[in-house]
Amino acid sequence: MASGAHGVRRARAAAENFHRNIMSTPKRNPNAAGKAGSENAICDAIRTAILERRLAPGTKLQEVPLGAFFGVSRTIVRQALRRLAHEGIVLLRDRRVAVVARPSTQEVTDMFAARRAIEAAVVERVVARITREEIAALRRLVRSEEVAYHRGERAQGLKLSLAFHESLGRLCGNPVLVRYLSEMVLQTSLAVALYEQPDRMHAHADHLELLDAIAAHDAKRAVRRMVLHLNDLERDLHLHAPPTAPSLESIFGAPPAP
Amino acid sequence: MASGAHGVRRARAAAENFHRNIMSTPKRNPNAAGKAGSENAICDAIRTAILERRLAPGTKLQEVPLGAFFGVSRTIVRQALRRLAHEGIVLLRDRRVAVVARPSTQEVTDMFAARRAIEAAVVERVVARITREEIAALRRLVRSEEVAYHRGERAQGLKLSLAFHESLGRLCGNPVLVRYLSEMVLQTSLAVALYEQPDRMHAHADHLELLDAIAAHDAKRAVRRMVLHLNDLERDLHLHAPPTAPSLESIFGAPPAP
DNA sequence: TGCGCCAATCGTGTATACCGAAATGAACGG
DNA sequence: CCGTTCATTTCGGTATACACGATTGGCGCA
Repeated sequence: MASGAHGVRRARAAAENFHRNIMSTPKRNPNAAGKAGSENAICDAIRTAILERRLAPGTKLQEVPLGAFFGVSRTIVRQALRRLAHEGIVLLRDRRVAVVARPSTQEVTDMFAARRAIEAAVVERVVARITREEIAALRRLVRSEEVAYHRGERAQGLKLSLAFHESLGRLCGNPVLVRYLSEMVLQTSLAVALYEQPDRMHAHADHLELLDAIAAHDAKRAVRRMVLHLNDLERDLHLHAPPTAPSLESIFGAPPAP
Repeated sequence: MASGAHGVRRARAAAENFHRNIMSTPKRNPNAAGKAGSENAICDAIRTAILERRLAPGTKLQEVPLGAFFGVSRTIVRQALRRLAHEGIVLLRDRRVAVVARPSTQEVTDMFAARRAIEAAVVERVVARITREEIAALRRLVRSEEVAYHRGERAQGLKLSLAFHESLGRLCGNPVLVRYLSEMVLQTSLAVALYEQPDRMHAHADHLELLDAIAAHDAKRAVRRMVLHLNDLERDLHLHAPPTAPSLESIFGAPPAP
């Protein structure tokens, strides 16, 4: 009995831990959702936590603590983790704890190649069907992205940058492409989290040029801009050799003098 | 007790049913796999059953009978069904039995559009990296496809046709594109099952022309061939108005005179 | 006879129990 | 003092139990 109570207490503690990592910024009280759709809630929470860089690649995602935090059993958590694994942002090793995916340089390269293909198709369709109002909305989006970057709000800027790509996806009018694009954007942000250079924030400039090409209904140029933009993104990562190391000092900074 | 035994007997009967539908042609004795990887076994079985047209769109996929057949519990079946649902070939309605997906005409249209984008990218990369031996292998594949069609073995021809596209995917060397392409090929075959015209089998001709363009390392022409090929495939479906009806007479033929 | 209501049944959603593997920590030996 | 090994404990894999909604068949009423 004592051991059982102890187990519960530990689960609670781990739950608090997740509280800091996952559910801080969005709305509170996750278990208010109760039962229905709690799997979606977990998926969304983890996805946005990854997007907003609160969940780093390699972070362990244990079923019991997650379940304790969200007020559901392991069953639901397990389903959520499997879904995320299929989306490529969670790694499910056999008999071992699930972790946030840590894509290899090869996978990142392949990812970007696929993204170029998809986004080129998306842009092409967007150019053909976009309206003035939608162009204006996109321009506003890029503008606020620029503002965020100039204010030094890197996280917000990154978020808006991803929102730009997602918006383009939605404007192409093809749900299939949207789904694939969303998955790839998420995985790309994992790659950025793993391999990014310290300061690099000229995405909004690329976005503006791309948007100009779209506004001019110049499909060729828009596609070229998009491909170049993604090339830049990929080139600005340092895809060298952090293959397995969790980069311990990247977490705690330089080790203290002994 | 009697009711329990009865339930078991019914499950067995349903399992026999699935036996006919799913596991007839490939290797026998599915539960010989025992435990490990049985989820993959179920997924593969359902996937190939769909590819080979033994599982029609709309077919009910009940957890208990499937589990009884494969010798696992509902848990595993459930995981498999969820995976297949994510791949878009199984429809999971809330609180209701899962069924083989039955894509709407709109979904099929979007699907083909996405496939054109992906396969165009695939072909482009294949042209850049394919070797003579690989070209020869593809040629052999198309040849046997042609043979199958001329012999009237429609199922075999269709299978080889899909194998052709899958092979192209693998030759492009990008696992991400391969995964997406595989999913789309599967979904496309669902669309074909739903909307195909009685006799239409000139795919191998398209494939030969495409292969010629690839062998000539003419990327532009190869991509154009591929897009045209997919356009033909899509145009040859009758995407008219079988939106919800299970097309009762398409199963039993014309209704008998009363 | 036809239509709608009710009950028995079926099938899924979720939680939990049990098992075995993996990680952890301690004790032992070099 | 460090490395190895064994026991404990944790944690994921699977099966099962329980509950609720959906479906279906029968029954009664019009």
